[in-house]
Amino acid sequence: MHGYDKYAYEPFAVTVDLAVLTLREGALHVLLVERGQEPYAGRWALPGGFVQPEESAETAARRELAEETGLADVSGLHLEQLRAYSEPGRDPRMRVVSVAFTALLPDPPEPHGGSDAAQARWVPYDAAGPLAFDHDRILADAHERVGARLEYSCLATAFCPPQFTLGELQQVYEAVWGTALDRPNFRRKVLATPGFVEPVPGAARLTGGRGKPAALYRAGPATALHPPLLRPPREGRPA
Amino acid sequence: MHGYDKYAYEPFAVTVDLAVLTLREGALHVLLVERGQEPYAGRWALPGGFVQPEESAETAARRELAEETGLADVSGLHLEQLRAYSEPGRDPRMRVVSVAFTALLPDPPEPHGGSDAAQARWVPYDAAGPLAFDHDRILADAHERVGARLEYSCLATAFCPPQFTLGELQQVYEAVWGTALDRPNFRRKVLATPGFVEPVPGAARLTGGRGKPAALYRAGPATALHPPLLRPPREGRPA
DNA sequence: CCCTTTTATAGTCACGAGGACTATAAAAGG
DNA sequence: CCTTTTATAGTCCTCGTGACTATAAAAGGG
Repeated sequence: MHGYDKYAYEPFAVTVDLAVLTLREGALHVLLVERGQEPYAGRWALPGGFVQPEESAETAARRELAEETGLADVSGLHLEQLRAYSEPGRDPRMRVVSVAFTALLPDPPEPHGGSDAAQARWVPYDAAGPLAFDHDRILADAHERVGARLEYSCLATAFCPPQFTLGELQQVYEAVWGTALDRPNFRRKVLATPGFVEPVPGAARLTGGRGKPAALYRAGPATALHPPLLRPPREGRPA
Repeated sequence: MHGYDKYAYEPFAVTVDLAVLTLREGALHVLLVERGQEPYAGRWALPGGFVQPEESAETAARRELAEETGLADVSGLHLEQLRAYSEPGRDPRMRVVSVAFTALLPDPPEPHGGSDAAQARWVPYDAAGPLAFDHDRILADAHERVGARLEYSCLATAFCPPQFTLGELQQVYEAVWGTALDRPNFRRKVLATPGFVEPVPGAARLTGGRGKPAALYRAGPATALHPPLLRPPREGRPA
């Protein structure tokens, strides 16, 4: 009840953890760092760090993201708070409450070790083995959140470079959801949603390989998707 | 990067704040407490309190919920984490990170002052004036979250007593969304969703007033709503 | 240079969800 | 007994969308 003066309170350490997701060659990848010291020395973990005294968790997350990815401007990147993780014992050394964030990157730069010496790598989502601390759960929660938000928001463009083809946009959905989508239907749906994407007027084209060159689009002003683009329901759903 | 040993870290106080929502006479209400001391003395605030050393934020939230509402068993109540609020200066006295939760109650008991002397009251959502701290924002976020979750989950039954009529269930949607719904269509949709509600076999009925008595239902085993029950889109949406 | 392969784009068909609406049933009140 | 009120049943039509076919425009191979 905010009667601060009447209760003793325990000091906590507050950290941020980042589930930084991207697409590399059509597959979902996550940015991981290797721990150099105990506990969980040698294990992979989500990047993160302490919240400094005069910054918010969002600010700390963006600062850590810049440090870990070596990206110059992280100001335009999609960063969204997931939730806080506060189980006692989630860090064996001290009482740590962590605020987890999900970040979405288009073209993934090779991470360069960051401020501390531990190495950072892009790891395919499915190969992100047992992580340190409770980071497996955080990563799974982030994946689920992103998958859900793809349905109702225009956030898929955050995975794409400034100009992209509809095929690339579709790959985002397929990689995150793990399902194949019908191309003509996907195209119809995306183009029918006003403000989702808008064609680049310069009739530009992008050739990645053999077929007919695809038209280029950029993200539109819309943020929500009405009606939503629902992922195909899983088979064997309990009645 | 969890290099705890290499960084100095500031100790934070960690609290929970609760947006406890319920329906009273068809209107959305929120549980508020009156602050007895500075800062914001005399202002209303969301109930909450410090997280104790050996409990998680969820546990702390449930404990506070029991204390504030005087409810005996809060084990079955819907409690969901909203997010963490960590802006520096959100509490003028110290660095406080708060983990906010949303709780949904069916029959609202009159709150009895709780453990500390400050009074607690159910306040109509629209009349929840300027609150202390950043609680206006937390409350708005909670409202938005609940409104969104009504679309895709079966959570509306958490507002209802163990047995309820479809009219009462519809009132939940109308109160949270602030829109009127067509009764036959709502009924068709709810009954067509397997596992959302199931009829009470004792052909029971409930008479609140004049008309034909309504059949009683109870919550079913389903948790998700596929396809979702979308709220009517707002007028004047930007294209 | 033709023909196949590959990818993008256009279009068709049918079913189902749901918005708008009407009709009937079962209670209370005057 | 008739009106009012609320619950429930059913109808019509439109739109979104899954499944599918067809055409266009490139590269590659003989």
